Order: sequence, then C-alpha cells, then structure tokens
Amino acid sequence: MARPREFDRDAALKAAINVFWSKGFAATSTEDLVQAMGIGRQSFYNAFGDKRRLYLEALETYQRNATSCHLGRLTTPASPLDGLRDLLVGLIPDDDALRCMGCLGTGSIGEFGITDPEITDMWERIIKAFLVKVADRIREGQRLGEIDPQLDAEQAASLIGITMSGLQLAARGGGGAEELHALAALAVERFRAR
Amino acid sequence: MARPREFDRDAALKAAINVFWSKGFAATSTEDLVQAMGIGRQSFYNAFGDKRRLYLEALETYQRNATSCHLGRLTTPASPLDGLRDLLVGLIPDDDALRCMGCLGTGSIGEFGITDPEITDMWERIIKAFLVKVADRIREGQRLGEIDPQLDAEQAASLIGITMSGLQLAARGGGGAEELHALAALAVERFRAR
DNA sequence: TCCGTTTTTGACTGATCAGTCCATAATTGG
DNA sequence: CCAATTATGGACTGATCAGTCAAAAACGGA
Repeated sequence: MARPREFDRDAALKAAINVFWSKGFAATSTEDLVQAMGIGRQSFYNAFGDKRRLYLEALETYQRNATSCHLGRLTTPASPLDGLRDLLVGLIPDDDALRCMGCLGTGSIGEFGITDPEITDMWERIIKAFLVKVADRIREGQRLGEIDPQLDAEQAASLIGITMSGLQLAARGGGGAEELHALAALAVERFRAR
Repeated sequence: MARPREFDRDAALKAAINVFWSKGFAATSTEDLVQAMGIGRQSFYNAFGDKRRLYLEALETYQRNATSCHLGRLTTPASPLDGLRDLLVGLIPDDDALRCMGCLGTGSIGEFGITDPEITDMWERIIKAFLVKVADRIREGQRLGEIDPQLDAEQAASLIGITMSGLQLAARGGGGAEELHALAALAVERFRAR
C-alpha cells in the first residue's frame, strides 16, 4: 500500500520510556526524545502523535509491564506472606543505576498530581485492579494463619501500596539496596500473625 | 544609603514556594514566579539570584518549616505511640486543595532524584536529623511497653519515613482525607507491642 | 542639594521549545 | 509503469524560555 516504517516502534517506545522515566515529562524535550529513539522528527509525530500522547503511551506501557511483574512476584510463592515480601523486595533492583530511577508511575503522580484527568484515570484503574489482587493474597494469608486475622484486607492492601510508593521514592532518592530490602521485609513482617 | 526594596521578601518567597510546590521546578517558568510573587523581573533576579537558587531556598524554607511541624506533632503527646500517629495523620490535611498538593520535599526527590548534589545533600541532612528524633521516640515507646520491643528503632524510624513519603504521594494522587488518616493510623498501629 | 548606591521598570537577547510544512523516497495495487 | 499512500529528512514557525541591559527612580549621607 505505502512505504513501510523503517524503525521498530516498540524499541522506539522503550527508548522514550527510559527518557521520561529518568527525566520526567516537563524536563524532557522532543529533541531528547527523537535522539534517544533514533528516529526523525516527522516520524516521531507520525507514529506517536505528540509529546503528551507519547508520554501517556509510555506510562501505560511501563505500568502494565511493571504491574505484571508485581503480580508475578506476589503470587508465585506458596506462602502469601512470602508473596507480599517478594512483591516489596522485588521493587528494589540491586543495580544502582536502575534502582535510582525509581518508578515512572509514582513519578507521574508526583509531577502531575490530579491535574491531568487521563493520567489520573489510568492510575486509578491500574492501582485498583492491583490492590484487589493484593487484598486477595492477604485474605489467603489470614485463612492460612500467617497474617494477622484482625487486619482489614483492603486497608492492609492499601498500606502495602503506600509502602511501595514510599520505597520507590526512597530508591530514587538514593537509598541503598540492602537498606531498602530490609525495610521492605520489615514492612511485611508487621502483618504477620503473632 | 540606597533605595529600599518595596516588596516583602518573605512573602515573595512564600508565594514562590507555592508555585514550585504545585507545579514542580521544570514546569514552573520565571514568568509564573514573578507573577505569583508580585514583583518585577529584575527585582526577582536581584533578590533571589536565579530560578534554581530560588528553588533551593524555597525547598529549604519549606522543609525547615514542615520538619518543625512534624517534630511538634511527634513530641507533643505524652504517649510515644500517639506521637507517631499524630505525626503521620498530621501529614494529611483535611482541606482538599492543600492535601492534593502533596509535599514539596518528596516532589523534589521525584523530580531530581540524586542528579542535583545540593538537593541531595540538603535532603540527607534534614531527613537524618529528623529520623534520629523519630527513633528516639520509638525507643521511648519501647521502654514504656507501648511499642514492640523486638523492633530495631532506627529501622522502624526509616519505615516511618517511607510511610510518610508514601502517604504524601497518595495525597498528591487524590487520596481522601479519611482514607489516608485511617492508613496512617494503621501503619502506626502495626508497631504496637502485643 | 547633589552624590553614591540600590531598586524598579520595561524592553531586549539568543536559545530552545513543541509542532508543522514540504519535497523526496519507498512501497503496493492496478 | 503508473497512481495512491505513507515514511523520511530538513528547514522552518511563532511562542516561550531563562536571563540581561540600560535608564529612571528612590533613598541616606555629605
């Protein structure tokens, strides 16, 4: 039909994700993006709309991938408490360069707050579905006698979510891997039935 | 000796803090600032150096004030556990407009990470001194039998710090006052000796 | 009253911003 | 081989960016 695109759209998107991830939306220029993505300016606008559209797509892609990793860690271990610990500990990469990037999702909250309805909606949708799974796992742990039965599972799940955000911010702020791993483990340990 | 300045420097700084607080550094233009501060462009550069200098001063002023409020809430109640709860609950204003601004300090971490040495140093200095006080209060609670004696006080204090960041991010993300107050209380309750 | 010093005002700078235009190139269906 | 369609590269746009300049204005001291 027409001339095919020369670059790999997924690879370009991945490159864009990394730029937004490390610098945020406002501090990233379209020049930064086309450079990192290795494509021409017009190809950029053809394939991704504009800077904001690309950011939304990058955010959604990043968050979908991240959430899938989180759920993997949460549900893999037989023990729900282990699952929760793996979830939190797994947020914190050992690699310094990666760890100090923090999380694009929490970064977008910090940058936009609730000023951008599309971002707010996306976040709400993703986080709600995720916290449901966390609450399920917590209830499972309560049934098994691992987790304090007095806890409200939904509320405990929200607290896990908040702890996740806090850990990721601390990671971006330069927190060490061992230190943050220990804090993640401690946070989960507080849920154990005694 | 010379012509006196016509504006109130502290008031102008306060106005600048509010702009940076709600929009972040990169998304704030000098035009935004001089508008909000109600001063001329040259007065701006005379009195505050440049945009970055003003940001650093705003951040330091904001954080000094915030930390002082935190310490007040932490130490006022007779019960250390109550102090910790007041600390966390007090982070979350009832006023919607104020609450959804989050925290300028955590915002600066999200925006700059560890890329700006001056910000990193300032943050490290302030947070370390603060966490020492939190750890002191935790040890006091352990002596009184309120707080789980098995906890490492320094580590627990760090977890409190992380929970604070998470709560403030959640507030910026649109979390409700009651919901976040309950989560703050729950987070502290997990430290209680049983 | 005049001088030295500082603030104020508003115009101005070159750089960079996001996004567009257009000519050319590459592809497939007819 | 041509027409239709899309991709590409590079020049270009007006807007906005952070920051500067120069001249006028407001003060205290001599």
